[in-house]
Amino acid sequence: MSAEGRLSAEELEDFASILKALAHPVRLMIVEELLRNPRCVTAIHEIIDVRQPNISQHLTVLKSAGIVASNRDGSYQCYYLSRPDQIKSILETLSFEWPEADLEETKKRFQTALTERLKSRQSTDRTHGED
Amino acid sequence: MSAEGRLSAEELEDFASILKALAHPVRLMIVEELLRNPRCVTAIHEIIDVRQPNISQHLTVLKSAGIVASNRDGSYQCYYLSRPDQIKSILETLSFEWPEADLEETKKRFQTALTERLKSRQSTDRTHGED
DNA sequence: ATTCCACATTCAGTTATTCGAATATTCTGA
DNA sequence: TCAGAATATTCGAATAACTGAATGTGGAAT
Repeated sequence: MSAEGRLSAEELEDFASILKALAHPVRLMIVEELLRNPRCVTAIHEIIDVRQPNISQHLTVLKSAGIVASNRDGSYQCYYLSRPDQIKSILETLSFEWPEADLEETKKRFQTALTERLKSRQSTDRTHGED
Repeated sequence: MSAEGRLSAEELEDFASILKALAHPVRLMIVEELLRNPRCVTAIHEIIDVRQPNISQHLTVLKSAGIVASNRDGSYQCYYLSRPDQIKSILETLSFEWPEADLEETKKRFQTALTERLKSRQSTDRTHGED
């Protein structure tokens, strides 16, 4: 849970499909909106300025990745996030820095670490060869 | 930073491209590996069992999304995560549940919330109309 | 210089995404 | 039952992503 053992093939596929479903500006907008409130398609449509069938298509993508779910509410189809906390966490994480900030520092830190490892245990735990 | 104002168009594009870059099983494996240690291409290649040019291609994708960076170390090209903490956080978040667990509960919770909102302020903050 | 090793790039074929347009489907209220 | 609103589906064209094969580049060591 912090040491992180290798992910299984299934997990990799799973994670990838979740990430892929999120990886679209319009779908991110939808998700962001659903984070505030469950919404029906028309409401989303009005907020987002993309044609309704397209919204539906994006919702389908999100739904089959398990990111959203929906239930009928009268003649409306109400969409909501299946796991709002996780989505929120991902968006918050993304919101941090990213833009080439102190990349230089990170670089130096790794460079140093690498050099030291190479010096101390040349062929034991090479960053280069097989482990 | 917790209330989350609307994301700008740029942010949406940015986030989407980061997510898209992560959204591939092989790239996730690479990232997972880099989370442990900086690695050169050959080392990754040996761990991951995908042809070397393909590894390079995936690394290029990750690099242009700003997820990894690299620096030369002798004749090796050493790759490392630009923002390991963020990547780690995303992977950990994904590791939680996802599999159709208590989706029913979430559904009911939202259903209730929705119904109440509809009852109390019919056209003020409709889930359906424009806000 | 030449050779070897690490890595990157290019090309081409295949498959997947994306989106508009048109068309269905489903529910509601008269 | 019919009209109309809400939502979904299907189709086709454009674009993008993915991968293997072949090849290119550049540093290191002899």
